[in-house]
Amino acid sequence: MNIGEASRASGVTQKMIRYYESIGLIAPVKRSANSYRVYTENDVHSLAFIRRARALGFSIEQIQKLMALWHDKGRTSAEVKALAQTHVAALDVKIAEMTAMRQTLQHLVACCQGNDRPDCPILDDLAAAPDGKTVQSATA
Amino acid sequence: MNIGEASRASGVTQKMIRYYESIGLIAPVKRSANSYRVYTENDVHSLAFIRRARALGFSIEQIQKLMALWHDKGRTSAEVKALAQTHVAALDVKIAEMTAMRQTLQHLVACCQGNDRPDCPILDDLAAAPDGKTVQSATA
DNA sequence: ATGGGGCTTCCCATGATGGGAGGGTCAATA
DNA sequence: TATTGACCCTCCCATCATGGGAAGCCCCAT
Repeated sequence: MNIGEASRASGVTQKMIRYYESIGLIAPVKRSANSYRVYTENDVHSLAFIRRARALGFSIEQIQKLMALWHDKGRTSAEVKALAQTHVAALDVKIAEMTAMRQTLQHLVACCQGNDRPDCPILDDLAAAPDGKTVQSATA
Repeated sequence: MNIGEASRASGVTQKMIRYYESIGLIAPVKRSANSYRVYTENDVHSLAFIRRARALGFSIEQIQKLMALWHDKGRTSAEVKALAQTHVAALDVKIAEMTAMRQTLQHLVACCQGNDRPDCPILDDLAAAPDGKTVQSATA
């Protein structure tokens, strides 16, 4: 099948398919006489694998490792699990960062009257003297 | 003061200070005879404002608006609050996305034996038949 | 005058993705 | 058969905020 059909079947855009090929995430597929890329069901399967891994937030680099493990019959599930756990930990860090931001900001929002007057604790905090602690706590 | 001192005083890297100037987030500062940038306490204050806003996850574009409001004596706190609330909502969306990823992945991790055998529910899920629902639920 | 540190500009890279131009190909239809 | 519309190709550029580094000027202290 051509790239359009492979895209529809896998849920990966044509742009992405070509990109994945260019960076070596997937091997270059065969070309027909007109130089069109030709995909097999197997290729579509791999693309869908990538799409699902991306949906879980894995980076391309991690997906490269996941696919290697996937194709490695001699793999151990411990290897896969370790990779996944690393990613869970990274997600935890990011979630914690964003949650801290959200909390700090939400607190400021709650303190803000939101009326026609210019007084605003949000701006006050952002413009705070160097010793202010509110925002720093969100970053630390 | 020169850019190095301004950087130390504001907590914004020299690279970033020049970048902020280049994109118009801050106005170009005066130059000394040797074409060195010269900063005032006021400039440092603005840079620290930007740093704090970035630490709360505001985009450059949003910070541009925040600074305009900051300098606008005729602003209403309602405007600032609205901007902040928009950002809180965006954070909520991202946190929810990542939390969903984390949960799906953590579930798979918990199902994985993590031993010397190759059987792995994590890979099984990623390679799932097109009707599989696990990952889709993390994206939806 | 020499060395080291600070400043300048300019270019490139990141990660994953989208947009678009410019051009070739194919299949169906008028 | 000629045209049209859908498909495909490659190549370049843009995003967003940031870092790295090169090449070169400037200043101060030794």
